[in-house]
Amino acid sequence: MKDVGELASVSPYTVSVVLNGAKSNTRVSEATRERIQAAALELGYQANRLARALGQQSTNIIGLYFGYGQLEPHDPFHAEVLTGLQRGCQARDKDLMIHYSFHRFGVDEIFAELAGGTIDGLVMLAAPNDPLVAKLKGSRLPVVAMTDRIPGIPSILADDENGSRAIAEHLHARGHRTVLYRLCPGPSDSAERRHRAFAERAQELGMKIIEGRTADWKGRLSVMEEAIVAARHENGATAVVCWGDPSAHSFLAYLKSKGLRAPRDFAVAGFNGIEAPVEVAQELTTVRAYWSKVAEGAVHLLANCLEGNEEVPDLTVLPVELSLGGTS
Amino acid sequence: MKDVGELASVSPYTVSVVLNGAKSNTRVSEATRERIQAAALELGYQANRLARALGQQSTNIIGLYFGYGQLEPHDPFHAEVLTGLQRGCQARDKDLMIHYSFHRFGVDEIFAELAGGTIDGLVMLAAPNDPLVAKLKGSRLPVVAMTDRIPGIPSILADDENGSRAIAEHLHARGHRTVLYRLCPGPSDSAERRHRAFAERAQELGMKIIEGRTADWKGRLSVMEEAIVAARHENGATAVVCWGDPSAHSFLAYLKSKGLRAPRDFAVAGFNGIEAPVEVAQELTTVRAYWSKVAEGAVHLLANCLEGNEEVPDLTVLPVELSLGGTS
DNA sequence: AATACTAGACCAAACGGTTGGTCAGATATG
DNA sequence: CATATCTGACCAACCGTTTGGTCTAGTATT
Repeated sequence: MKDVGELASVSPYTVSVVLNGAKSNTRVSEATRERIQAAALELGYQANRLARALGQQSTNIIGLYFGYGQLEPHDPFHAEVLTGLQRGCQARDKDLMIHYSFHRFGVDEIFAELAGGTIDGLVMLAAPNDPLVAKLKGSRLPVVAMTDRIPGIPSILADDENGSRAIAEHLHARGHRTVLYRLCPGPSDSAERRHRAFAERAQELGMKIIEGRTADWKGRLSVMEEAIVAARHENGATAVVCWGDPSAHSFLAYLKSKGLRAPRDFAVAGFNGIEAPVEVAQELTTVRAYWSKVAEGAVHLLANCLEGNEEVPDLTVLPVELSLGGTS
Repeated sequence: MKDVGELASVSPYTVSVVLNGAKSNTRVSEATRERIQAAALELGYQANRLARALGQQSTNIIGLYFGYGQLEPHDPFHAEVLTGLQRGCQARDKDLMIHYSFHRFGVDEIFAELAGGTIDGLVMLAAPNDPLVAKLKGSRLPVVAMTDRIPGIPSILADDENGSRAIAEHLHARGHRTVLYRLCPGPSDSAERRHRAFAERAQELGMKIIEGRTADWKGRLSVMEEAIVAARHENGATAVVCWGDPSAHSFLAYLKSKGLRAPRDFAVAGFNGIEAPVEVAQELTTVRAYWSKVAEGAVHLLANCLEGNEEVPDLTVLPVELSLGGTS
């Protein structure tokens, strides 16, 4: 920058003004401006983002913390979230940074990364009891949560409750009276809300629920679940509700392997509305939660926090939609 | 940091030495060290990574440029690459940064981001004619390429040629003499190498090739391809080779929709070895290219560049493996 | 006792920009 | 003509670290 200034015979300050651009309270003549731009071009000058960020105490970058250890990068949910974040960042003229250093570190190190000034704010996908939550609350870093509600942090969610109720009502209307509900294997605020709402509504409708828990996050069947399926003529289960689409797909695969079919032997419903891969034979009955919209909303929420000129609601809930596939 | 120094009554320099750690040529007494650490803890001090990076002219972060516009985040290839990069970074104690700002920008802006000092080096997935390549060559930023070979930049690839030859030989051994080769819709060094090697080997074996081009990057059938399939009894095609697994999966789906089956009506082969989703009915005959290994290798290559103590080969080729599924 | 080392700590100059306050000269106003 | 305003550019301080060179006092060597 100094060099550019010399070549154009102006001070580095003027260069800064020209190449930064937007400052309204400062003026530079057209001639000088052009001279500087020419010089910058000639020298192949590239502003140093680190220095700039240090100077203005802001990087214009939003970070993403992905606390769901069970989710791998090729999980479709992950991908939908990314897509939404991208759209949001584009709309608010922010950069998005995903810092895959986390695997190397413990909580303290992760926190150090996040609070180290590299990002202006954080979008958080994590369980409310994630150890990082407490540390972040004590810091000055603006944070918003999505998917799982985190008390004390502005959160944006899909309407899990309504989705679950819709499934319950749909199955009831189709005549199902006994349902296997497949719980997820670990803590998840979102999955719990789905479960609670389903159980409540199903009970109101006079349905009976048998609870099972999947063997893993991919939704494979546990021994207990296999037993329930095998004993379906005794226990009367005719429908299966899964905490998420992946587990529903796993269930469909299991049915197939046993020579069973949906909906003939079991009605199957999932939850997520993740776009299915093109090869999937059967379209799933599920609740579309539009995660990309949620993610996009999260960015807007965070941007509002950063600009500070708008009141940020503590809780935002986005609508979902029951989507009937061929499995129920 | 100044505050910490004051609280522990030492100079900021000493604080830096203590909290940075590794410097061997400097000594600090145990007592002082403890005093400083206590002070840092009390004040909840977090080092500013920006300032640190500015000071040591290195961020220890590796960037990823994903130039294949057609690939969405939930493409399994994308995911495999990420996994490999993570492993590599872990091994070399680097941080990985994926900067999703690119969509907002033109080439110049992307370049500014990359050359702006935020990253120490770049792993590049892009076609050789990507406009960014030229700019990066002119800069001081160390770059390695993967998947596609880029002249003038150290590249690490899967052995596309050998994979294609293996497919040709396999189909020939199974008695196929006329093959539909499905080309990808846009420029790709890797896909071209596959095609060239296949055509060469198939010709040597006396096979006939009919070429088609998929309608899009998801591998859907173009009108021309549909015509070829419809006329299979006239043109004699009994096997289909696809430039990648996604297109092969699409082809399988198309067959199914027409009431046809692999391998009864067509033998089908793909290329990639991307782990198939659990719901996929049929296991594909394909070439496993172990992209995560390639990505991991790319990081090692780049790290060697950065450390500068090792000669970095211009071209590295990793082995692939023919994997026979039920489709051929 | 004089000299040479060493451990422990420090100073000040980078690193590459941003920014509020300042200032000289030109133009407009009274 | 004196004064107020504006324009274009600049200076110097600052952002929060790192780092090479320096300095002091204590210890070891001769």
